[in-house]
Amino acid sequence: MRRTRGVQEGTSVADTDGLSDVIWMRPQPARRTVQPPLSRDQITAAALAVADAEGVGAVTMRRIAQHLGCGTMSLYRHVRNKDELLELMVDAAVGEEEPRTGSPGGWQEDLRALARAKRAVMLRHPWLAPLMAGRPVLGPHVVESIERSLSAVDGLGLSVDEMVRCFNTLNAFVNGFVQTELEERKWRRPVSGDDSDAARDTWQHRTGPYLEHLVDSGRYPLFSRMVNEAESYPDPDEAFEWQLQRVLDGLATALPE
Amino acid sequence: MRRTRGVQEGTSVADTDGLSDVIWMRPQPARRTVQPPLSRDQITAAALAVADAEGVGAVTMRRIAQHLGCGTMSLYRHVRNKDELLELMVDAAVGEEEPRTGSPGGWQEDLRALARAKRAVMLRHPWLAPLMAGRPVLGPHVVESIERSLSAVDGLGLSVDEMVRCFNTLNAFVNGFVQTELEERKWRRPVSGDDSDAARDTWQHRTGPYLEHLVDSGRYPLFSRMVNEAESYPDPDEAFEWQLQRVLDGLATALPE
DNA sequence: GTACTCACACGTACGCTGTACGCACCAGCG
DNA sequence: CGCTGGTGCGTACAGCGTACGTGTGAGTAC
Repeated sequence: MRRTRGVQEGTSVADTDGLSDVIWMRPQPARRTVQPPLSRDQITAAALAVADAEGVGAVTMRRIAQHLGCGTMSLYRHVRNKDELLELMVDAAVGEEEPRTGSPGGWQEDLRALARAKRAVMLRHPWLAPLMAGRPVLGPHVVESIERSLSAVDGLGLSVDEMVRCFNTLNAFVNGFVQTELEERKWRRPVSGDDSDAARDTWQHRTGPYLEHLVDSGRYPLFSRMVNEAESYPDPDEAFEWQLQRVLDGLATALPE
Repeated sequence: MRRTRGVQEGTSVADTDGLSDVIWMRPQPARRTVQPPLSRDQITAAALAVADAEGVGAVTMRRIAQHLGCGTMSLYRHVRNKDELLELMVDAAVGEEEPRTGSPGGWQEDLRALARAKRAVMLRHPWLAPLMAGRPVLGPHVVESIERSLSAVDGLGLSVDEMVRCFNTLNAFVNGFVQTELEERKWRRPVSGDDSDAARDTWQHRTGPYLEHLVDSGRYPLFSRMVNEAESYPDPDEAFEWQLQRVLDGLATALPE
């Protein structure tokens, strides 16, 4: 995947014996061949691939350029700065949502499907939720997603403000839920390399004594019960569905039908 | 506030004429006087102050050390790394919550008070929500907060798992809501310096044409209505209360009484 | 064919970050 | 007095985002 964009070294004009490189004491400037021109989409795709494979911490202008086989600064022809690239990543990821709406179940089933789709994408790209937090993104895919959500509660006689509130409620819940879910997952599995040896040491074992200390202090009885009885971790899907249903129930109290 | 920790320059042994500094061509090593010893709490407080005053982006080991009047690397005696410091900041901020629970309104009023307290803290420290996202923090104050939330739904005959689910639902909503609220606030006001000139240019004016383009495309009718009719922005407090009530209603469908 | 122009790729360099390492110093103790 | 362990902190380094300027190739006008 690397160096596929055809930047090869040396051999410019009149280099018949390969000595010119040595004489000039430094590598020739890379031959400027006809590059398959860079595009914003390519860059975004590369950033997405790097983030998925090595975590969002590995998303570096240099790393992405290397992934594309181009110079670091070439990226800046197509992207204002790194922050814009991150926004593009968010929008691209949101574009992967595959909601199955329009079912005969009415607005509840539609909102449920949208929530599930959102969660699925955020779980597939664990970096998405943190990136969205505190970054107002309004890319086309995000707008499309908003439009879908709004249309799920359209035609119920609600004002736009009310529709937006419903959307915001559900949205806030899904974002918050998945964030917590990802946090929990992070200290169950260690980082991303899943060495079962290093896995143990990362959190459960490191935090174990501290947790025991908190429990033994007796000042947090309910927290302690939570820690002790949550030994066999509950199914996150089930938890999501239950909590999602509560939110939908809550919306139902303010919606007709 | 700077240089108060008493590290003064020069004047070590036998420096009667002030020339030794010049002769040695570089500043004397700072006099090692009896320092009021650094503590984790001091460091955390300094980091909090810097984050509040200049944004989380200004939270730098060097910047904090400067704020404390100590050397950068001194911090590492008390803090494993920057990430641990951020965790300490989160825990300290959560410790500022001032919930008024135990009111006669039952679990609904208690949960409402907890949610309001949480939101208040996150609004007071705009960096808190982003920092919490994707970072499992289990400091004493956080545990205390969890304990409070759990105790609000204690004694209703719920299993621990059910209690945790209720807590998680509310928590997810509050976190998600405040994050969106902060994002919106971010592109209404520009950054933090509130120059009314620069303020206009930052988002509303920069994104204006783009928004118009989206609206004019006609592909997002509901989104367009949202943009157009939300001219006079709604009261976020009111929105929070309404949405919070929906979530509480939803929980009520699964809780007795 | 030649000369000019322009878009774009990219090398270099700078200021900043987190932090590993090791030295300098001080309190307490023999 | 000498030793020792804890701690402050200066130096150094790798890596970051990115401003700036330079060089190349394609396209166009003549």
